[in-house]
Amino acid sequence: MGRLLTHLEKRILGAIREHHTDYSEMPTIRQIGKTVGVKSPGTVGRYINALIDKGYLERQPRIWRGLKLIQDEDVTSLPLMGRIAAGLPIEAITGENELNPNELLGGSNRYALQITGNSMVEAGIHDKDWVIIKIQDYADNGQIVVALINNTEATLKYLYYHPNDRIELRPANSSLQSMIYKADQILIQGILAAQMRTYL
Amino acid sequence: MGRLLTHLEKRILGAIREHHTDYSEMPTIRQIGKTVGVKSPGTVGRYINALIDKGYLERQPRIWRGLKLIQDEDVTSLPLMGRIAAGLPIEAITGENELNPNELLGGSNRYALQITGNSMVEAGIHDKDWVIIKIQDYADNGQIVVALINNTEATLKYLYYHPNDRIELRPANSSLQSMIYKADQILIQGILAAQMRTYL
DNA sequence: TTGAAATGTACTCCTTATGTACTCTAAAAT
DNA sequence: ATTTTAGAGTACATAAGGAGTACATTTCAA
Repeated sequence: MGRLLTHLEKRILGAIREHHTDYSEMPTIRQIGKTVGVKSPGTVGRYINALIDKGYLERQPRIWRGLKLIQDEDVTSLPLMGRIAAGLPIEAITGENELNPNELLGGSNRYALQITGNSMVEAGIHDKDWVIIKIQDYADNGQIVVALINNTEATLKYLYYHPNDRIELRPANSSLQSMIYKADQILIQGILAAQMRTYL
Repeated sequence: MGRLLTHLEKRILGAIREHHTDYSEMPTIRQIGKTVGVKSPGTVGRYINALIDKGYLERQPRIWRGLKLIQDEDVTSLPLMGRIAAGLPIEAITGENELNPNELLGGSNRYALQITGNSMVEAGIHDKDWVIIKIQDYADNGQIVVALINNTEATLKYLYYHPNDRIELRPANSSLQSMIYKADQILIQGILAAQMRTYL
């Protein structure tokens, strides 16, 4: 399982899954071809075979709509129930129905840090929270970045560019003050991609 | 691993990682060349070979988009770099060196909700944040719960027990007031297990 | 029950995209 | 002077994407 799929294989598998959830029955080969834009049933059949070989599908020979989805138990996704508000009922979310933390958090050029201190508390980033940092050496004005100061200190702050090659690192805590540096004192190590906190 | 990379090798590796996180598939050699500004596929291929030699990549011969980034075979876990604070260097974490979002967020009988409104903002739970709810019908004093009021309205609040079968649902927003209910008006649907927010 | 339409499946033939190995040039570093 | 890095360009085998046809079976309505 988990073998890699080509573009069309992914699209075909997606079309099958979508059809299955929408109509609670499997699509025919020609229906699949129509939704992915392939006119020849033979071509679709070839991709079905590839997906069967790779373990994503099973076939019930000769039965119409006889495909069976092998579901890789995706422990990594959570059912998405809806939105919740103060004093309002849960509103169902249409369209998506799953939240995949890995899509939001994961990626190969990312790493995690644990926050200590309260300098970003007014941005909702608290002591002991986790932050996911995307590695890159540039940032836009106003983004939250991991900045290395004078090659010695690393810190998580809002970044603002000022005239004359000045860079401001601004905390999100009204009891702390911004620091202004020369551009060559600051090295951007990454930008804030996500934040998370656990309670249990 | 860890051997020195040249400037272009770094850029190519970065481009591959970025493409992988953005599109959740590997780029083709010509796509890589386009993003780093190298016109010849052969040249890109030579750098790919160098990166493979130095242990940053693996190849599945002849397969399109068949490159593999090594060191993240477990896509679900993030490298854990350390702790970060205001004005202090990153402190290395000893012992653990990986953060697995699934262990923290996943698990059975959990689901996700998206927050609307600011009633819990002082607990660091902002509008549009995601929360992970663990399904259970009881809670301890002071926990944050999803409560169903009069079988009609669901809300996320601090829960406090009071004498005479009274239950307080307290927001984390000083401009809002607690509400007091009789115990039989409140049904606990779950407790807050985790919170997360994305920035990109 | 029966017959037409729909379907799965196996073929063949074709085009395009891609990985990869080459050669060649030139500037920079050692 | 030699090696390393950076780059262009070409060539070729093949993986991937696609069309079309044929035909035995399965469905399903008349």
